[in-house]
Amino acid sequence: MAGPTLRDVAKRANVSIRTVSNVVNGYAPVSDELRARVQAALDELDYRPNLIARNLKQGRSGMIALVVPELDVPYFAELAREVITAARARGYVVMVDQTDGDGERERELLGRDSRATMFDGLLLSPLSVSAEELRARGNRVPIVLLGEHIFNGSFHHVAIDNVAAAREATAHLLGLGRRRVAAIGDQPYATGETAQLRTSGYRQAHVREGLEVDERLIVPTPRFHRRQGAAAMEQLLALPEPPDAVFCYNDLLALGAMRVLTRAGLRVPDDVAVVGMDDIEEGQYSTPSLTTIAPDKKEIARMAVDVLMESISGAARPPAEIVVPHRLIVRESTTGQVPAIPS
Amino acid sequence: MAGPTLRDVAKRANVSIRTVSNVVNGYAPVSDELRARVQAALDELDYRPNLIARNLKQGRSGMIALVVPELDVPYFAELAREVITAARARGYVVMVDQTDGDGERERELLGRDSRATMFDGLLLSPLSVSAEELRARGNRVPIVLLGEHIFNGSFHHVAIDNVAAAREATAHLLGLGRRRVAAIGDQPYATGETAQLRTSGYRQAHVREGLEVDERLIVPTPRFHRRQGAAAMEQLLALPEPPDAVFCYNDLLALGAMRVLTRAGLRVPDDVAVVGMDDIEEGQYSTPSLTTIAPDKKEIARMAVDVLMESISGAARPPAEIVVPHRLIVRESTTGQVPAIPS
DNA sequence: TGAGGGCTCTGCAACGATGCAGACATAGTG
DNA sequence: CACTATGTCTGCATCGTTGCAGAGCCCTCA
Repeated sequence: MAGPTLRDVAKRANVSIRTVSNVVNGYAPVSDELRARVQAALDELDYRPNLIARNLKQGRSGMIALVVPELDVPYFAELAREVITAARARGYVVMVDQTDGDGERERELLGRDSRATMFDGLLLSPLSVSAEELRARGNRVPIVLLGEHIFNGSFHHVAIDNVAAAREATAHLLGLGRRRVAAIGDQPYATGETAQLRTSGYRQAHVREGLEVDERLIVPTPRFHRRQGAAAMEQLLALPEPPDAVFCYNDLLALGAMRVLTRAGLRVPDDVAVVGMDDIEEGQYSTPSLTTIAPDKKEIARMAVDVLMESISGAARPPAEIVVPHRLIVRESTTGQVPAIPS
Repeated sequence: MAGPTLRDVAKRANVSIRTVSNVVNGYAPVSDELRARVQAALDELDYRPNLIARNLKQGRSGMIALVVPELDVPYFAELAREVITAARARGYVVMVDQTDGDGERERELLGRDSRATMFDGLLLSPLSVSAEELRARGNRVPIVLLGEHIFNGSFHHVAIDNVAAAREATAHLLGLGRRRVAAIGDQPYATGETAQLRTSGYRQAHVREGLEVDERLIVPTPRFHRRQGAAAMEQLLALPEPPDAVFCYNDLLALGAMRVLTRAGLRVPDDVAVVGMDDIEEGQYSTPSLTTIAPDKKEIARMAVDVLMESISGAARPPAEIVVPHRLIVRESTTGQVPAIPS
């Protein structure tokens, strides 16, 4: 079962363990003849270094962990992809874990027996763990937070400007002349910080146009899946005065909402215009294609990994609030314009 | 930087290292008084066990690796989710890596310096590495293959019956009276084994109905993304006699194809019926919703993890070819019937 | 010829944890 | 009271690797 160790190779080649190690790592000078002999032994035994031992000795594992609520939510899958790519470019591999948005699961990570110590750093996209909790557990592993807005600056944090993004999305709808613009996805409670920022942007857009917000048009949802978007849209359609546009706090909500609209025989965008957030690939191919706010995911991943690497190598710079660019991508669901099919 | 070790705690509590270890692990009997003293020291220093050291000593890491082509392909994301869940139930965490379908990247995994040795086992969904190559590298880490059909039985392998699945999908279309059923996704070359199985099922369905296959209706695609589905559909529409139905080798191809159909002013399913494979969540919410072959992903993940665990614990049973159930889920894209929106 | 300097190569200790065997003290037994 | 059984606790060795210091050896040059 267990493979050959440096000791086995050393014995076979009749050299010291240390020399084998040197050959494997290309370290100190080794004569050509000896190198060849050792190499032969390595090949014959098909030696593979035991990385766990190496890690122990070196005090690092070359692994970081990425913790997201749900991996099968496209936004997180796409983000995970970018994180894995960015980490690989820096010689790291990524352990991916999901919490199912379960606070307990998130807290486990911080507990005494968590596997967190196996990793050199943590990228965390928390749903219900608060910054205070995170800080309370004096964690030894460097952490960078993703997405969730954290008010006290205890940790590095990478995200887009949620308020501005939501404002722009809403302004886009108002700019098209829509006057009953709904919002799907508010979360008016402690762990809904991101959602609240978006609601705040939604309100700002109205204020800037001198318009009142009809509170009935703001529909909270406990989660951000298609299902909740569909349910919220049904609720909105049941209003005496239904909306003529909807700003959804992510693309999945928007897709669920569009499904209900289409099913109800309403036309998008003619009867109701729809905007989402995240720019998941699905939105490019939906019918109609989805107008959305596109965060720069590559950049989020790159920055997060960079900052984490810095923390890992001991740079003690103060926690940074890193804002990554975003942009509005206009597609059929608001203007009906047909973009070229990517090919 | 480095946290306190057992030694530090031992010194503080004035006991042996071994005793601290016993307390941490709840091992051998320790008197209440001493336990309390050690516990106090543990708490004061906020001790966290060094899992890398523990792993080295115990010869296992408690980690398995899942290697997929692309994590942002919904099928793989959903599969990854199930694998992570199944592994967690058995006390394992999962390192996720993606190869981008790049053969080199896949082969790296098997090379001398790969990090594979850090894991107790490997779940591999190979695109271009062949079974022979895999076997050639005498790998020391247990491997279970996912999805890709491997002809020689050198490894455990978990998948659905691709031929039967494709046959059923095609038969469904033929059963609706369609007579020009196209197939999108063939890969008539060495690494396209799975695709070829599906093509084979597609042909079988025709043979059983005593129908000829029009070879022009079989459109190969290098990959299985929306983009290729769209391109293939455009090609099919340009035929003198376009198809009245399409069987796509996965849901993404189908969604890309539907997008083109809708854009061309054709109605799905009235003018062209569409079937996919994988049952990704997106297909439930697309317009129209997508008829598809649903593999039992939970079961795939569960079986794969189970078999891997067995191999890890040393059971030397011969490589198994494990077939997981699938079923046809009929939605709007073939019959126009409107299923209830899940709510 | 002998000191000094490179070049190779080696052995020991250590990373932080656990397995094992045994030390010591106390309790139980005839 | 001697002897064994039991219950606690400890120290040493070890997992497989790498850092460090130094041992030989050969060559060069004064």
